[in-house]
Amino acid sequence: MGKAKTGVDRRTPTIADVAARAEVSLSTVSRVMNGSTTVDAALAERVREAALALGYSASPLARSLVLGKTQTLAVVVPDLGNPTFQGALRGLSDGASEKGYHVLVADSHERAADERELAIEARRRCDGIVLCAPRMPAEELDEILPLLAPVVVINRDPGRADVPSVFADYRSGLTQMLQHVYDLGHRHLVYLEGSENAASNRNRLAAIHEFGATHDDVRIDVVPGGVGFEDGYSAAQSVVGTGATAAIAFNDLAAMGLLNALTEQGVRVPQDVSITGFDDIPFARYTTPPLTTAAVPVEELGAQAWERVWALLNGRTPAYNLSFGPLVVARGSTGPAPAA
Amino acid sequence: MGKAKTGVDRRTPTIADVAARAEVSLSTVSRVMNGSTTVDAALAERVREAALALGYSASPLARSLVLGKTQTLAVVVPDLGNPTFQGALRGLSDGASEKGYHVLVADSHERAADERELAIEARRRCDGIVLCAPRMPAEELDEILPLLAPVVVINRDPGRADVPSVFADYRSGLTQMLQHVYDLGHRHLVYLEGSENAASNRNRLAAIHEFGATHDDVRIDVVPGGVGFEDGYSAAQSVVGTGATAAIAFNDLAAMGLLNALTEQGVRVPQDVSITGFDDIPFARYTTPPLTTAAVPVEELGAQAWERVWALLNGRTPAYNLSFGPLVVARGSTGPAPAA
DNA sequence: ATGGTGAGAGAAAGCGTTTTCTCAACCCTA
DNA sequence: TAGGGTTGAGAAAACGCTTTCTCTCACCAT
Repeated sequence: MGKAKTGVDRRTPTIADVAARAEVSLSTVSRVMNGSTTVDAALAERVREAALALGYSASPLARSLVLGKTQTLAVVVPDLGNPTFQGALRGLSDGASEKGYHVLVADSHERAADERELAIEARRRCDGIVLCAPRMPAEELDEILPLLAPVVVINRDPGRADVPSVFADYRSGLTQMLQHVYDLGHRHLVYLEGSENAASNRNRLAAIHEFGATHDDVRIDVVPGGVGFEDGYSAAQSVVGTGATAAIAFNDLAAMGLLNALTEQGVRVPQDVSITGFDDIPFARYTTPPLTTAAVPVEELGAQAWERVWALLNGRTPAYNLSFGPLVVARGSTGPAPAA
Repeated sequence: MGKAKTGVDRRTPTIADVAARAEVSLSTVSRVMNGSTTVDAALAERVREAALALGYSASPLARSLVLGKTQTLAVVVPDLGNPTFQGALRGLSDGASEKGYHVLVADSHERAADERELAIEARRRCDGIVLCAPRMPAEELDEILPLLAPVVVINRDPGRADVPSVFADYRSGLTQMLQHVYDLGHRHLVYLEGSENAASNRNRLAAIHEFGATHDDVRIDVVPGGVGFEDGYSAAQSVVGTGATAAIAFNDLAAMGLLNALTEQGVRVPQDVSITGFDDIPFARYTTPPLTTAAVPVEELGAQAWERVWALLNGRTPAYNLSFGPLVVARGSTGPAPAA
C-alpha cells in the first residue's frame, strides 16, 4: 500500500498548486484571492481559473495563524439541554453567522469547577468568548475575565466595568412577580430555590428578603429546589408542607415539575396553590394551566451579546450594558388566594 | 498611544519565550510539552518552570496547522431552536468533550440552499463533520458527502455505503403509530405533513401509503402542516375540515400547536379527536392531555453519531449504521374513536 | 587507544497562508 | 536620452508550532 504516484491525488490543493498551475508566484495568487487590485487583469483571470479548476480555497487554519484571527466565537453554557441557554445560543449564533463568524460551543454541565478551564481552552481557539457561568464564584470570575478578553458575560453581572455584559434583572423580575401574587391576595408564599451558589439565585433571594422586609403581612418560606423538572417535581412535598398558597419557582422548568407533581396529588392549580415560573420558555404557555412567568427575552439576550463581542472585535466600545427587566406574564397558573 | 516598550508585555507567550527563559532550544520545549521521554530530567524541570512562570500553553492554531488536526468537530443542524436537534447536539457535544474534542455548530435555519456551503465551510475548520440536513436533495447530498469525509449523517439515510449514519426509522415509527390509532378504533385519519421535501416526511408518507394499501377500511387524508408550533396551530381548520377522528402530526411541536388550537375551539382531545406527535421531546409529557408520541432517543442518536466520527477519526471502521425504531408512547392525547 | 553505539539536544525544514521588501520594467517629463 | 516615479510581480520573512535531521559527547566493548 505504498503511496503510488497516481496522477491525481486526493490531497486538498494548496496555494502552491494554484500558483504552479497558473504559472505565477504564491504572492500573486494570494493577492488575487484577497481581491487586491494591484494585479494584472489577465494574470488574475488565469489565477481564478486555476483556483476553480483545482477547487481551491485557502486553508482557514493557515489563514488564521498569519492573520491572528479565527473568525470564530466561543460560547460557554452551563447546560445545552436548558431552553434558556438554547435560546441565548441561538440568538448568538444567528448574529455571528450573519457576520461570517463561526460558533464553538462548550457545555460545562453545570460543573462550576470545569468552567474555568473550559472557557480558557475554548477561548484560545477563538477571537472572543461569550461566557455564561452562573455558578462560578465571583472571585474566580473576576480572576479569569482578563485572560478571556475580548469577552462578554451573559446572565450575570461581571462586577467589572471593563467587561460588557447582558443579563436579566432577576431581582426586579422577581419583585414584580412577588407583587403579582401579593396583589392576588396571597400572604404566605414559598420560594423554590435554584442552585444555592448561583448568582441569579442570590438575586432572587435579595428580592425576596427586600419584599419580606417591606411587607410585614407576608410570610415567605424558602425551600430547596433546583433548576430542572425533576427538582421541581420532587420538591412538591416540601412546598405543600409549608402551607403556602403561592409557590415561586426558580424557573419555568422547576415550576412545570412542581405543577405536575401537585396536579398528580390532587392539589388544584391555581385554586389551591398558585405557581409561578421564570424565563418564559417556549413551552410555558402550553402547560395546563398555562404558566405565569417572568419573561426573559433569551434570544434577544444572545443577540445583544453578539453585538457586544462584535463591537469589541472591531475595537469599538460596545454599547451600554444591558439589563433586561423581565416582564410578568400572568397566565392561568396564578389566581386569587383561596379564602382562609 | 504608541506601543511603549514596557518591560512586561501582554502578548501571549510563545514557545520561543519559554525556550529563551529556560535557555534551551525550541525543540526541547516542544518535546517536554508533549511528554517526550528523551529529554534530561533537569532540563525538563527547567522548561516546565519557565512555562508555568510565563503561563504558556501551545497555540492550538499553530499546533493544528502542523499536526493537520484541529481537535474540533463540525455539526450542522437545521434549527437550533428545535428540541430534536438540541438533543442530538447535546449527545454529540457530550461525547466529543469527553475525548477532548470541541464542537463547532452551524445552524442552517432550515434553508436547504445554505446547507451545502455551510457544511463545506464548517468542515474545513474541523477534523470531521456530523451533518443533519433533512431537506437537502438526495443528489446534492450524494455529491457533497465525499468532500466532507470523515462525515456521518444523522436523521436520514445517506444512501451510500461508505458514509456512516444514525437515524430514526420514521417509517416503522409511523406505521406503529398508525396501528396504535387503528387499534383504538379510528378509521378516518389525517396526516399533518411536515416539509414536503424533507426526507423524514417522505418516510412517513411511505408508511401512510403502505398502511392505506393494506387496510381498505381506513381512510387517511394528508394536509399541509409544518415543523413548528405555529404550523400545527394554524392547521387546525383543515384538520377539522377533514372530519377525521385522529390527527397524526409530523412531530411533537406541530402536535402541540394543533392540540392548543383544537382545545381553544372547544374540540375535546381525545374524546372528539385523538392527536399524536413524533419524537417525544421532553415537553411532550407535560401537555394536557399528555401527548401520545413515537419516542426517538435523540440524545442517544447524537452520542452514537459521535462514536462513529470518533471511529472514523481514528482510522477505524465505524460500527454498523444505526436505525432506531421509534417506540410508541401512548399517553392521554389518544383515545378510543368516538362512536360514529 | 579506537571504533561503534546510543542518548540527548540543537538546527532547520515544513505546515499554508499573508505581507513586506525588493526589483525590474515601463511611462512620463525635462 | 537620462532620470524619477509608477506599476506589477516575485522572493522571502513571518505566524507558532512539531519533527526530522544532524551533531556532540559519553560510554562500552574490542
